[in-house]
Amino acid sequence: MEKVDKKFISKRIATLRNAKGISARAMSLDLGQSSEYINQIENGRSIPSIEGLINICDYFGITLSEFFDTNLLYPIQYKELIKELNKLDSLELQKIIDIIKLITQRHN
Amino acid sequence: MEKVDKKFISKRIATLRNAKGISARAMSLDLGQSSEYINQIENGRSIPSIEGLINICDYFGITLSEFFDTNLLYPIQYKELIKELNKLDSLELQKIIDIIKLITQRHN
DNA sequence: ATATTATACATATTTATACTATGTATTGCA
DNA sequence: TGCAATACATAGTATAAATATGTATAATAT
Repeated sequence: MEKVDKKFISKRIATLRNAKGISARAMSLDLGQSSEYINQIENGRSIPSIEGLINICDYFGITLSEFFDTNLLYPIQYKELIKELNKLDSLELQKIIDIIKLITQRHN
Repeated sequence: MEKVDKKFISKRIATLRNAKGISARAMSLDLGQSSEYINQIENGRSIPSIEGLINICDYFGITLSEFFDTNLLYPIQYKELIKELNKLDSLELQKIIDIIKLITQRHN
């Protein structure tokens, strides 16, 4: 997993903006910020605050998790399953994992 | 899309710390910060900087993407689980999902 | 050739807040 | 009783988030 640093953040935002096909000036107007600050961020001379990054992610229609997700963490089809698993406490979850391990043993 | 706000960040960190079974004081010493500041963050009176949050995520052994992923409340266990699930064929996977749904029914 | 548009960077300033320090209060526990 | 842990209030400092301005350059377009 790639380490998230200043460079990652700046490149990610520049990529998102270019993909949207919008100028830094237009983006800055939409966000109510100076275009120079957008420039500073995209060139790694400033790091936005978390609240600032939330606004930026909202602007691009992605979550913070997606912003920082370099790889695909888990297959999309497991999302509903994970939603169910969130209802379990950690002890129950561990039992589920143990059950599945019993099933998958023969697959090795 | 769930909104990530100050409250999410504070609760997430408190949950991670409690899961690790460590005091705010001990955590603050490990991170080289004041315990009062940890308290402020966990009670929503302060928001860490992105660099500060990177340190916190490193401390708990998770990525920023995992930190903000509302579907992954127990990232470590889920990673293990998904690794096992990938060994199953679709029929077996469906049976597992049915079992989990039976268990989670009473949680509603 | 020259406006215009977009990016880039330097420098300087303002403003906000991340983070610390200290004191007090409460709870649970040995 | 005393300690360990959390919680909050207040006040302060130091850092950096964010702005402002000016200059430079390259790419279009006029």
